[in-house]
Amino acid sequence: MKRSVHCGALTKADAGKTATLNGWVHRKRDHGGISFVNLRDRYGITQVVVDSDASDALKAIAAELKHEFCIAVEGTVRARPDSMVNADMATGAIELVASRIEILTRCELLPFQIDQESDAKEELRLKYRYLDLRSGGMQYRMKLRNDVSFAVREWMISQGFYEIETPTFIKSTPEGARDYLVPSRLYPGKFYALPQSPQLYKQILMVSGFDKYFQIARCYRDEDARGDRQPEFTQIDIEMSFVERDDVLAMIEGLFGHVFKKTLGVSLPAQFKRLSYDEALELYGSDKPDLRFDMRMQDFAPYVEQSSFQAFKDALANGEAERREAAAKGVTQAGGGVKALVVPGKADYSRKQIDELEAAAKIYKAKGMAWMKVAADPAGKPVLEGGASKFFADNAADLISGLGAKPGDLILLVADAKRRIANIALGAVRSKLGKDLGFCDPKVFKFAWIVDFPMFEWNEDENKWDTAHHMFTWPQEQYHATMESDPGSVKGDLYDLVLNGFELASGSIRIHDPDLQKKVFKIVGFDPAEAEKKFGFLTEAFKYGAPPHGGIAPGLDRLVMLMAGETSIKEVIAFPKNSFAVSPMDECPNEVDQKQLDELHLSIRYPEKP
RNA sequence: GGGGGCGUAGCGAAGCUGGUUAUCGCGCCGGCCUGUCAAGCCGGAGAUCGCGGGUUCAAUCCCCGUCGCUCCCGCCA
Repeated sequence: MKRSVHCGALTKADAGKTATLNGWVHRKRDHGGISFVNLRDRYGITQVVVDSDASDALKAIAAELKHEFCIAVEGTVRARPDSMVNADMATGAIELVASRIEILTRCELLPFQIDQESDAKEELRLKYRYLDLRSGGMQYRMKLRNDVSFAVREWMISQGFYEIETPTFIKSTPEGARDYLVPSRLYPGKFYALPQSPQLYKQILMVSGFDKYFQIARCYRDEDARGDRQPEFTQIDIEMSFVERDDVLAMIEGLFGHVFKKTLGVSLPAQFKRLSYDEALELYGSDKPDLRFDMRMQDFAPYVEQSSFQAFKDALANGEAERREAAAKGVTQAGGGVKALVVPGKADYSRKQIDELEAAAKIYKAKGMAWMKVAADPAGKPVLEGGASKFFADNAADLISGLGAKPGDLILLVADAKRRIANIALGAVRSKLGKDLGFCDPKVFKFAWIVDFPMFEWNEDENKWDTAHHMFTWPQEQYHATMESDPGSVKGDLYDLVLNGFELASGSIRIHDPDLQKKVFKIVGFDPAEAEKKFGFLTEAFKYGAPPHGGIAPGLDRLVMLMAGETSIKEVIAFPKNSFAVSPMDECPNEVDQKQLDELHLSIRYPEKP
């Protein structure tokens, strides 16, 4: 009994017609004389009725049905009387009166119930992923992901981009994340690497004249997983020639505008807010701030001098020493910092709640978090009380007005000899407050560009400069002359796209000048011979008329995750790995036969047990 | 490498300061029921309290170890 229609198709207009449905028993309600089966497939759910006047044979089959049996039903479409219409169901105006039911396959007792949102533990959901994927939630998210991918291709191709595939067996290149390696059978001791991204290939495609390239590309990084990170993930990889930064940003704004409109019906602003990296860190304490709420951090240093708070004074004084030391290395963005966050109307926070906020700061290396409450004296004048207020008695009025605080507000303070730590730690507090206070509506989408990232970062462990992004990033023009003498001050032509506190895309304008590339290699201590060996093909390609170019790579998993209102990309990946990079369903990774190892010229050295 | 949390029936949870028969909801099995749509009502089965050891008259509960999962820090150009 092959289906004539799917389970979401029938409407009142079909009343009187015969139809055959195939699907799974979603629910069953047996009333003795009459019974109902909700039959489900990918398209919807249709109510099947076995009427009281049905044959005994039909009733006997209906009685056998259990959850998730795969069945075929033939019957007549009947319009439901008004009182029996189910307005919550897409097909709620009709039902199929069964004349024949065939059990295609039976289903054993389920390990968990298949509902809209399964409440089973993730471990179990992943082990029985084929069942979990039947749930309404997973079905919706897989559809959304499909729709997003389609909308991406639709837009990119309409804008003149070519989708070009690049290899997944590539040469291992230095820096960045650990590579997943594939041993070579034909060349003992040699390996392919799986790409961390198609970076080098897309740049070479620019040299080849494909001036608008994109690819929905699988990427692999052998690093520990997180809610928003999997060992394998998907990027919308994009590269363009003869463009400047703003061309890339505008192109992405167009793409996302189309994707959100087409798939969610959500209109995005034509242009996204822009923040410099320094602003993002100073105002929001993060390079991926959640802008669904404002609550900016403020500089508290001006109020420290007149106060009697020695801990804060020390932080700034030690920070001064830190700054001088950093300046000797060329780093200008160093020194101590004291940052304040005014939380409107939260002077009623309990000690416990404040302690929890402090704990959030401490995760990011803050030594502690001070706090004060703003109250009003009998004359109605704002005053400070509680916590660290006694240290600021002398300049309380000044401080309150300077911070723009009002009676009833809570003031949170973090100080550190490293300004970056003060910023990031208080930023974590801001972020926690946003969640606690219900400012993080998953249906609100606040995009922002973070631009002007530092080009180089000082590597404390190896006592050398590293590139903050990657070695092919174009240093902004105005720094080219001073780049070698003062790497710390150089800004790269780098940009991140941030959405609701997640880094959604990262990109840059690339170096197309071999001489400039050599200078960057030199600054990060990348030996020319080594560079030649690892990237020779790229530098060689660039000798043949490389165009100026740049690109970006939005993460598809994170995008769909945020669009679906989820907080883990596992929810939008059909078969994800768990947090230990294992697939519980098929038990991958697994051991292989000795024969396979022999063919690959491999022997295993197991770690010694402690 | 480090930190927080979790592990009790098929699933999700409760179990106070250690005390006799380990509780609840869903699911499952049986029965009743002619309009439900998370159907309802009655009855029933189902637990090595992750595993190992210790303390104790007595351990799901306390201690040590171990395994698994989860979130986070580090890491992720």
